[in-house]
Amino acid sequence: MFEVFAAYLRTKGGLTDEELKLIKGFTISKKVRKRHFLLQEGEVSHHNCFIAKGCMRMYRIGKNGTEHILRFGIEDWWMADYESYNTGNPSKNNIDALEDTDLLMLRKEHMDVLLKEIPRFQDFVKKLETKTFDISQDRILSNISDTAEERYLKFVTAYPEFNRRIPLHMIASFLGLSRETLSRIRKNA
Amino acid sequence: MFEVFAAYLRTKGGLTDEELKLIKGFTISKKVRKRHFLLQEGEVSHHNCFIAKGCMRMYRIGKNGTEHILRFGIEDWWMADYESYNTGNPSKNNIDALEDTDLLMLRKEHMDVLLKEIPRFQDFVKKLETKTFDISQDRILSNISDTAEERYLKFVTAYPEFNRRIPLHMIASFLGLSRETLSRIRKNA
DNA sequence: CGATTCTTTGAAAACAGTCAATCTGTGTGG
DNA sequence: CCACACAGATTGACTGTTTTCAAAGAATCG
Repeated sequence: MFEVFAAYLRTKGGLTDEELKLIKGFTISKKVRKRHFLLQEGEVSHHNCFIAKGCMRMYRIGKNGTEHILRFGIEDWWMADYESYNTGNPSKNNIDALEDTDLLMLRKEHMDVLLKEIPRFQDFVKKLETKTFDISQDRILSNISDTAEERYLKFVTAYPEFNRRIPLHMIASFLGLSRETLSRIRKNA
Repeated sequence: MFEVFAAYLRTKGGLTDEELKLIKGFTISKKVRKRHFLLQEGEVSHHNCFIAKGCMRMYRIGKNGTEHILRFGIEDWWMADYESYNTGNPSKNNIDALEDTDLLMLRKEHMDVLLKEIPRFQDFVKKLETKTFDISQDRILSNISDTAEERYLKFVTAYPEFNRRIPLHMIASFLGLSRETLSRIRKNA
């Protein structure tokens, strides 16, 4: 299973075989079956998880019990609760699998070592972080400035794969809409 | 003016006098008067700017000409368009001063040198970045899960100073509401 | 003081949420 | 293989919230 991760790091990050060998030494493989949890509220998010195959979501439970989805992840995406991961605080979120999922995980302590040892890896991760931040800024802008329909259309354009694989009611939750509203938007679009 | 910046870095970042001397060598002072721009759409955000005194906002112009405010900054906050700053792409946003503002700025190239040379500074900045990211995650969650009134109340609780110093119609823009709606929310709260 | 910016108010229209019922497809166990 | 349960999607009627438009009232600044 490591080979999927290696291919990704080679192609997207330009890492060498020596560097990959070093990373491999710390990498943990894990399978999470559909509807099973990778992380539950109250636990600490110790690992940064690369998704080799499958689909996950991170969500928070509101006071009336509603699920609010903060992010999705599919192949080639990373998944963790970065707030908990970086601070060591217990997570307020849950992460579970929407499909049977294969992960390659690195403990934060090991990740930190690798980042220090492999400048190329550090640069690559830094770029990912920057991009993740930009995306969240765009999402905020969309939330405060776009109509529900515009928000949905941007979502479909940016993430056609999510739209295909993820149930409507979860996309609605991600966009901050009721499923009924999203269902009607889809009909008129 | 550097002394305000130095005090901040000493207190919040634990930097030593030698380290401060190094930073001082790269620091540029700048004053931006009320209603004047620090950055305009199309320019590259080359500097990371520490606000020693005053108040600024970053906003984007929508297609119908509406201003959508992405962030505010006051004393002890940093201001830049980090998308442009990190990538070198022209900014899609504007930054202007809501009050006469004193800044201490570091060019990205110099900032990168300082981060490499001063591990304590790097750790400190890393923590700030983590926190900034967490805050934007919270804002997204609030946008997709809270009512307009809850969003406003969280804003007031988290940033009482903003609420005091910033005009209502700009807070409305930040929250994604019309000024009329926010005015009515304030009356009933 | 006059001009500009900011805030409030009312009324109508647009929008999204809720509730309840129904429909669809999928998969499981008898 | 069928019956049934279950997760997901849709629809209609109704309610509530937010926007829009228009006007006017404060506050601030030169």
